[in-house]
Amino acid sequence: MEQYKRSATCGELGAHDDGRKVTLNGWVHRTRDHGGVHFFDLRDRYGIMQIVVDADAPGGLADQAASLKLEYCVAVIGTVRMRPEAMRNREMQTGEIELAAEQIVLLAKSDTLPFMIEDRSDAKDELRMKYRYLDLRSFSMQRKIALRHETSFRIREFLTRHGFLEIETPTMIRSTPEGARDFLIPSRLHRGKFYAMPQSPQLFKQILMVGGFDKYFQIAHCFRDEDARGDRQIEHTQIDIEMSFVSKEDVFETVEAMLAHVFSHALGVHLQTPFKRLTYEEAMNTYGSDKPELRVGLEITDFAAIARESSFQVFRAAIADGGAVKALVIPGGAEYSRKRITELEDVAKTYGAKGLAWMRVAPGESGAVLDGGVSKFFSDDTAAVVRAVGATPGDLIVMVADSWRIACTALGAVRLDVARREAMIARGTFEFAWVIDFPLFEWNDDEQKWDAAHHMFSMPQERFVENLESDPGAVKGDLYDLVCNGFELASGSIRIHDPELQRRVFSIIGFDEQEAHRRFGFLLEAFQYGPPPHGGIAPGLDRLVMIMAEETSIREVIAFPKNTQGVSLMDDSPAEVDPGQLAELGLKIIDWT
RNA sequence: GGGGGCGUGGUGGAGCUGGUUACCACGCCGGCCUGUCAAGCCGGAGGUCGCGGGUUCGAGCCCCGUCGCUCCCGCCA
Repeated sequence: MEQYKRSATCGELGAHDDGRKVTLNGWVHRTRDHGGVHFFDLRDRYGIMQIVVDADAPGGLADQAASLKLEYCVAVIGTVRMRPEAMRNREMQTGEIELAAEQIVLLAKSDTLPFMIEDRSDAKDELRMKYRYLDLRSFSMQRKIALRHETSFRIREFLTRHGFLEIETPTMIRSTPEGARDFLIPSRLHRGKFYAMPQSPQLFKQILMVGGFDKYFQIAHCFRDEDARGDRQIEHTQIDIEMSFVSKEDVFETVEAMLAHVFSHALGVHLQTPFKRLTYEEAMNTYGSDKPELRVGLEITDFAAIARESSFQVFRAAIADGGAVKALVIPGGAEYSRKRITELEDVAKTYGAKGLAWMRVAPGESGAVLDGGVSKFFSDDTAAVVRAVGATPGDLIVMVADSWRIACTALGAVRLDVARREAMIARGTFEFAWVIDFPLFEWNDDEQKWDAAHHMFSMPQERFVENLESDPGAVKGDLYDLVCNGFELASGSIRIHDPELQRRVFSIIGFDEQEAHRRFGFLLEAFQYGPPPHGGIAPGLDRLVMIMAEETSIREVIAFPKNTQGVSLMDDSPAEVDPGQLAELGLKIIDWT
């Protein structure tokens, strides 16, 4: 290899290199054989260079060029020269020049490809995953993986400059009761005992605060044994951050400045800070989601006042049951077919809505008139209805009457479906917002008890502390999410550092002290030794890069992702192991079917 | 756990109301070609239509089951 080592890359040469003798290394990207003269494009990470083998090239070079096939790995030695004036390619970075080959060295052959690299039609994901190394050769993947690197580099740069220390925490820990199912690792030396993979470095970063590292971060792998989605893998990467002696404002400022730094350097995009803030209630009421897509202007409105006075029993009953009636105006929706409305109703139903009431707003002699659907129940109050929801003639009003949560989320889903179908979502923009004031507890109907809505170490807001036990459902926590373009990008909280308060929270969620000490006594014990007030946050790196790359699946920004079944198609994991390995661990596979 | 979509030569797609030899593009193989750059032209190979049943004179198409991928609900603090 020594004598064929590259002296330049395929993307860097230009007119100023005219006459320069260079060696290039790369892959045969495309070939164009004209019988006499022969062209091929050589590709590496940095670009594409046209190689030309002239008809009068010496010693079998033409034959050699003709034998090159796609994705052969080669070294080419030759002289850079200007292309004839009319033959320059303006679309191409290196389109003014070409390399006149003098020697071609075959470094490695390639089998016929299972799919074309850089084809107009993409191969199916399944195939791309199986041959990930080929998929990764595409400029599109190279760009995204490079963007991911740039992002984590700028994060490290920013946090380091601001006094944060990157500290690693173990990836084999004890199983602790967090939200998700743990991945377990059997211990050979301690048969019958297990390590767990961390769902996040949560407990360790809090202990680092007790350890006096007041500004910590880590780009950490997290593992959760739950069903995957496009924006969710069983294994993902978090930008884990924790700080001592701070309020949530300090966390917000840090993350805003960090993201502004990242976007500026990685994308050349200026982010407007501070980010917008929404309470959880506002987000749900207005957008029907706790991770609102703010690039869409449509807003949900409250229809309770009108529903209560109407003659429509379905609405009156929902209100009487303590539920809600919400409405969404779809501009121009009066033209929707019944089929389309049924589709929207199906969307609402997936979120538990029993139906989707609708009526059209049509132009009338004296202002708007209501038409179709449930309009007959509201025809006396047309003006009030139209004013309440802000509709104009040509619009469609859709409504859901149900529990507050279902009414909001069902219409939130309809809102997104309409926005996507009508192409109302602007590309290339990033709408960030903090969602704050989440409830600390959530009623678990199955078990008839209170659960921690976020996690059990999150601080209740001070004004609720006094009445924590008497009305848990009303307690708001010092919890916050960062959302962007409809994705939850980060989640965090100010933590409880007062053992007494922690005991009260445990008791509300029915976690007795003995159990608490058994599961994570080490944290509670640490809190006996002067724990600093602290809080933090954990942006998801995969989702961040996905949003930056304008992708909709994090698989696109992970070099070696798993599919929705948690299978890595390239190395075919998970896989069976040797009986000997099982025996050493004292494990036996039983028939569980 | 539940629901929707998809599965057709190596790849991406088409295939009408069930009808005779399953179509197109790219790739692959052979030939021609001295300026292309998604090169072009001529020729060729390549398919148990995911799998298993069923309905039918006849199934890529309809029905049932099953497997895989994917999107969504649940789940994921």
